[in-house]
Amino acid sequence: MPNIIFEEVSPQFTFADKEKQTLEFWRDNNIFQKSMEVHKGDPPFVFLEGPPFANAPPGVHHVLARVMKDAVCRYKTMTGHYVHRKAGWDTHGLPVEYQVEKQLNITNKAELEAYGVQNFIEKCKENVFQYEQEWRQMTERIGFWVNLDDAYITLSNDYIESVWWVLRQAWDRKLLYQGHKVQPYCYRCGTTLASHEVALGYQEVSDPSIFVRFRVLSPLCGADTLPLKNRENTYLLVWTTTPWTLPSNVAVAVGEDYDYVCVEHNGQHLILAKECLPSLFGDEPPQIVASYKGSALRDWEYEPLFDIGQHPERAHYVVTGDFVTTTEGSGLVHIAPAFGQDDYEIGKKYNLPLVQLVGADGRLKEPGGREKVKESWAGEYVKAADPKIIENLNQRGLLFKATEYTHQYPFCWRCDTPLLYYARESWFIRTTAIREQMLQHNQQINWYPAHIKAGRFGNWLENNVDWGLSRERYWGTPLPVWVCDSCGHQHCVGSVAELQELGKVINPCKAAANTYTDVPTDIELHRPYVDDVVLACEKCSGTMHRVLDVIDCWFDSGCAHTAQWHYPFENREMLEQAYPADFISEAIDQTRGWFYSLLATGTLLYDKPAYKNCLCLELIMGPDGQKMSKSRGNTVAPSTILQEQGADALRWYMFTASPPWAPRVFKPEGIDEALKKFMGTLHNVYSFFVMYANLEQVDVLKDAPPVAERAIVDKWILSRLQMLIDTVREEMGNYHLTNAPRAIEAFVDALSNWYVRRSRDRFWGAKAGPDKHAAYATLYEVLVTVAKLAAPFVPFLADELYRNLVCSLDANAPESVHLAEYPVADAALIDEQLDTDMAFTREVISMGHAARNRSGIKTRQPLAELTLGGLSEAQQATVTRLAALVHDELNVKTIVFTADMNAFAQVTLKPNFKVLGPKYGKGVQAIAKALATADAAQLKATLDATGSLQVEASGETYTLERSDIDVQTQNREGFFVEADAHKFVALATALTHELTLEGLARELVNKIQNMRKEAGFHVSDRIQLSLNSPSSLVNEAFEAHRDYILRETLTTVVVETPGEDAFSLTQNLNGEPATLSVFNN
RNA sequence: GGGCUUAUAGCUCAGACGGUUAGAGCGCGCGCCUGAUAAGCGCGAGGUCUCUGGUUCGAUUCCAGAUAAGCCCA
Repeated sequence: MPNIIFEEVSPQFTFADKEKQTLEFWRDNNIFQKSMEVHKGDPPFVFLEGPPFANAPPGVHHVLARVMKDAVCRYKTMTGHYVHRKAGWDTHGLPVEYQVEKQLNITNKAELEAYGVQNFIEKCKENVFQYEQEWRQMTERIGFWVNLDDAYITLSNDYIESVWWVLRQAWDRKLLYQGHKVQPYCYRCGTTLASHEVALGYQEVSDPSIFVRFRVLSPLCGADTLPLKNRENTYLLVWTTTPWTLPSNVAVAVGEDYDYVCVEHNGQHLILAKECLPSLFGDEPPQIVASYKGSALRDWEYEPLFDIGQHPERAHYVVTGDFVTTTEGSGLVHIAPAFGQDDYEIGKKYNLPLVQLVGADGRLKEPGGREKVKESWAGEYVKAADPKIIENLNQRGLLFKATEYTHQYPFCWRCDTPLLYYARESWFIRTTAIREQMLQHNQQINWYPAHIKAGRFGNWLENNVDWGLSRERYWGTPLPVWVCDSCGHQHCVGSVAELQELGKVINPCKAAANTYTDVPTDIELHRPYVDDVVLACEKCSGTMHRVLDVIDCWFDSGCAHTAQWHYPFENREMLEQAYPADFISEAIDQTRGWFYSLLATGTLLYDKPAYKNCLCLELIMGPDGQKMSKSRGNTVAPSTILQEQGADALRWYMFTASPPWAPRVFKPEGIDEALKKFMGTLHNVYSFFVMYANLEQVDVLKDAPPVAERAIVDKWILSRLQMLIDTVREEMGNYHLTNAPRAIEAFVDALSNWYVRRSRDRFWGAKAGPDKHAAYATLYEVLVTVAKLAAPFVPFLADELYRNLVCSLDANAPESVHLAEYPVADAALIDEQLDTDMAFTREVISMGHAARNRSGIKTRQPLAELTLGGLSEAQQATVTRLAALVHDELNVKTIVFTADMNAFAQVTLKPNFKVLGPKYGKGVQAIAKALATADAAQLKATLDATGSLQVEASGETYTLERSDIDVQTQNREGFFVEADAHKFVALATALTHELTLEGLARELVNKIQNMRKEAGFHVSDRIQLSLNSPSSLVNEAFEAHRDYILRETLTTVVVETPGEDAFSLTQNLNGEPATLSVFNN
């Protein structure tokens, strides 16, 4: 028995099983940790993990993000960087609260408070990690190397403390302030809703749609634009669908560039947008008495509809806003800043008073607390007030028209109450103050794909508004602002130490009210614990209580660059090294989420971009092309795939199917394809190598001849390998994680289907010698290099190859491919001419296959001659140089070149448009016509003879050179010919007696080989053979090619009569009968 | 309503500084090759390169508009 050089590769395996063994190997030998340690002194590459939520099971889109991150980190590691990989968990926020509420059957804040905030918070903590195990398993199983045991967790005290510190920086720079924000609000639940909740509750409803007359007081415009005779009788015609906001009206908005008209109607002058005339007056438009641009109406004052109380700001005049439309209503929009985002913005812009005559309970209030004008709707819920307000307007003659309006309106998804867009007191970060810096920093970020920079993200930054930070909720980082009960003084606490220094804890026991204890060092910074801390006011003798809000959880994760290190309380040096991050990658929806929050906090703190490279991933659609969702039932569970096809196949599919920034349809069949096409092929080449290397006992390290002395196919594949290395490095440098593995896949295909296929007999059966050694050395080098190249993408398979191929021979080699160095191309081995030549020759061979196929003569049958036409001299030289490949592959004895195109193919002449276009412009089309109608064969003869052509076209004579003409060929029927645009191959199909015999010999070999296989012989088993045929041809062929047949089939003895245990079959050999028997020696 | 992106074969995707025969894989049909293959090769069927206009000798490619889809925002 020969020594086993490499571990035998069993043909019975599944990739998924092998991966589990590799996982064990990694775990047992701490390969992940080592992959960081070996690069400890190398330049760092900073990866920042976007923290996922572990309160839902991971889906395929999470796998996508994780494998992308992993490939980049592995690549950077192998190219000599220290890549620290800290995991993270996002834990705060409304999604958690809602899950817990659902679980506890809590439907509003009052019930929650009754249940107890403390109990509730404890439930939230449990909820957050309910799927952590699944996440951990998925993460490990897909081979995402990230340190889960040292993860940053946004709910930890350390993390919160860092976030507090960040907020304090904003506070000190006066960037944290209190204002109003219009939010969807449920007055029954007493809470605002997040946008995704709002999206849950849209219903189609019918609301009042009313047009109200606002009496114009004193137009402030010049006399020349004023054909109005009777101003007292002039009204703005204003539209609204929320009558209950009319008591809070403070302005009317028009579109600056719209055309407005004043019409006479029933003795009154009404001002409205010209475009709205038809919808309001139908076929009988009233007479137009004046026209204005919207801008001309600005500042016109009108009589308030209702008393709004005392406000210092100017109110009740016309403003302009770009949100006004004329597709509905009148082109004049009622403005109540407390009840709409547009209204609020315009209120700020024009410094309008914030009149909010609706309470947080959803009931209408009297203005200014004055009781003297008791309106009929006071105390009514908003919708109930509508008819009363309409009736009031009607009685006062101010109602122009009242109809119904059907539209989508959001309702509370929990209690079905219509939501109000309602201005609530809220805390903000003044991001508008750092907008310019953020825009500048964005310029420094490399976005993949690039259009995000100026597109989605840039636009978002351009339109930046202050960050609404506070949430009137429970489960989140508490806003660390304390306010004095008596003087209103505010203070922002920036650390636990400061809290201890300034604060005291109220004794929770009622009996001991007004007694205090010190703030403990380990105080839990969540609500309600932190709510019990009070501070002594430094301005007066009052007591300061914390504002009860928590903050937007996006701010939490947005501080990850800093808070993951518990900076500045610890790890000061880490931050210096790790900011900005080199690389982040998340889904595109994070443009407004994490991508933004990181940039905003990073700009605020350090005035530097928070990350240098950002890979934006797109959504994954279900197999039906629809967005994956549980309700549609088109989700795909990663665990099943990992179980069956394995992680590498899933990863490869993720990388190669389409660029990750294009939305993709997830097709499980695609994973099978990755498995078969790439992994299967690579694995087969690998097992082929191992099998014969063990059989033939070649020492690939010692016996390797220099490349210059190796066969041409060796040089070719090694040249391609170097080009592949360059390509992969370049693509990876550009974060193109699709093109890099696609290039590897193309290479492996060429390796298997050309290099190995054409070299097979060099590996097996050939005599030991330089050529055989060259073949083994070449394939070995290629396989090891490919394993390294592919390691970031298919870390399991790559490691298996590497460990068996490299570690079996070299005890000093790194123990895993992931500890090895990424290949560097050897430019000296690149031979571009050879590459082009090989490509051309393969093209010729491919056409030869087509011609053979057309002839119906099987490839095993040798043919005498292959004729090639249309080749340039250089191309002929190429084919001659690589003729051995053509002979072997097409099984032909000789190759001839012919200049006579006509005999085999149909020739047409076309202008070379690319050359002639710029020369003759319009004339090109005429030349084309002339060439098409002329006798192509004759023209070509002239061209060949004289080197040029005269063509008459539309009255002009054009002289065309050889290079101006494109000679094209087409198949001519009736020959065994294959033609493409410029060349053809033709087969001579006549068989001589010798060829027939040789064909039979090869047929015999083929049949015997198949029988060996069927009989279950090992590849290296020697056999005895018997042949029994009545055909003299078969017998003659056997005798003529006896050596060849015996050698190919490892036959040592030919016997007359087979033994009893022989495996016998009667075969048809090209129509000749023969009985073959094979049996053991 | 706004912004961004996309539109190429039945499906998944390439591609072309603008050049007259637009490719691959999968799937389908037929054939071939094979003692490495969970393979491979060849042939065939399958395309108004979403539509309309513009620029141009020439547009699937560039420009404008439209339509559809996706995401984000309102």
